[in-house]
Amino acid sequence: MAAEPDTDPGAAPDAGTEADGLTVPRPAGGRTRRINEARILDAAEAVFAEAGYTGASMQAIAERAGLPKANLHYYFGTKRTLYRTLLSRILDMWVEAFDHIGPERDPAEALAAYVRDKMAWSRSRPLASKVFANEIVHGAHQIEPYLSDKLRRTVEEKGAVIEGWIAQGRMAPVDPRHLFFMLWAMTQTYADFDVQVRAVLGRARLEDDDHDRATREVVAFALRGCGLPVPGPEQGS
Amino acid sequence: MAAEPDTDPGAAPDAGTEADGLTVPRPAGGRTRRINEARILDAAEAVFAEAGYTGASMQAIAERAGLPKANLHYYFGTKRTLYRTLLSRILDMWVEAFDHIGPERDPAEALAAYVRDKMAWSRSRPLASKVFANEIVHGAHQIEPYLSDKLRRTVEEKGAVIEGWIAQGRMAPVDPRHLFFMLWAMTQTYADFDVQVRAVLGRARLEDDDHDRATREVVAFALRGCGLPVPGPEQGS
DNA sequence: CCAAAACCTGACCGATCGGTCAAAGTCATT
DNA sequence: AATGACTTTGACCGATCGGTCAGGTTTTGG
Repeated sequence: MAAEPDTDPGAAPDAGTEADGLTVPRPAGGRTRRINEARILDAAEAVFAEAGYTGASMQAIAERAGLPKANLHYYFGTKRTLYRTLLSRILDMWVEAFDHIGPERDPAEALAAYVRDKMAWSRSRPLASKVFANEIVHGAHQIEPYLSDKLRRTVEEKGAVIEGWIAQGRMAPVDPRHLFFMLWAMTQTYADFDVQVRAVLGRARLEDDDHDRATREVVAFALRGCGLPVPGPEQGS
Repeated sequence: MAAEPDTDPGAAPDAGTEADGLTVPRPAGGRTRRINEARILDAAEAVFAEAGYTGASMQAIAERAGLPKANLHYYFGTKRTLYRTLLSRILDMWVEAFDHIGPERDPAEALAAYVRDKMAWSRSRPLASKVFANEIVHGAHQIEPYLSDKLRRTVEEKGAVIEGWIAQGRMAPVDPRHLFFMLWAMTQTYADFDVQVRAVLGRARLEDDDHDRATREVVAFALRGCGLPVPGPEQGS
């Protein structure tokens, strides 16, 4: 159940960078292929989020995608390849939010934008967040190289920006790496642990109002936690 | 895969409260039973944490416990019952930390003690935390009644204490429920997402020093987030 | 010391899993 | 209309899953 040669049948060894250990070589593919792969990946995201890797069956994914099971194997070869392709798609979204952190920006504005972005992502793509969470909780066997290489470097780079702000006395001295751990945890919990959130709040579903409220609470808490001023709800500059 | 009659063979319907929908009726049992059940539960905690509910096989749990598979079924009947018993044991630990929150205490001291307690739990029982996380991420089907009843009430009760502190002007106005969501997320991430933490920090293992550092960061961040003073590292009253 | 209760376990069962494959169907290009 | 690449799919396979059970061994209480 761990490391395997990964012969990768079905999918032809054609294009695709193998830079990190994640991205899977993919044949060029025509129009039909692109459409069906997208349908399968969407279905896989839902089923993997609900049941985890081993709990998700190719049969269940196929039914959700409205295709016969053998069709999934035609496009992705193995369950593992399908899963890794999905993870790759999710990771691309995951790192986008980092763009808000730059040395030229105001710390409060940048961090607030980062938190709002991550909260919006938890709201719009909770299934993707759950797949990601599940992968890491169970050891991140598929994305560990990515975490140790790309993510580590990105956090170092963005962490240097934050340390710059601290050196300039513009925010409280917080270890940037632990700051990111906490921001990730606080924002993603509204996607990954949504059942718990809804149970405690007594809501069958979270409406937009509930989520806006949650976002305001997290932004305010995080800014104060960084020793930054919290902008009032309705008073300008 | 959802609701079933749950005939519960093997285990005799004897004692055990059915107050919430979780605790499983258990026969009185002798000395041997208590010892073996504990061994099985420990093994189950590790295997469920590593592989999730469906990914964990009774065979794997049995091997880890050093017992034949049929023995597990003798004591717990079904995989589901074993899992629910384990969850019940974990939930008991999960709520203990709430004891720190009381109206007679100082807000900063109480919240710091709460965070330290949860961080210590993440350190000492990461496997239990992962089982809990996995259960909630995948819909909390086994413990939803607990979340909506006992946990909801506890959060309301402890939230009232915090609202009291706010009304007295002793801390910033934070929605207590969201405060708990954030505290749970920040502290549990060091157990549930430990792979990510270690990858970003570049540590193969987290030593006590690393965890102490993390605890200080989280405590300071949380106190500031609540508008509370952060005690200096080594200067008394 | 002895019966009854508790405990133990190898062998087995039906169901479901991921994956394979050959044969048929579809499509654009010439 | 013919060709070749791409796509579709039902049927099938070995492995593993959770769970059962008969019959043995060990422990316990009087």
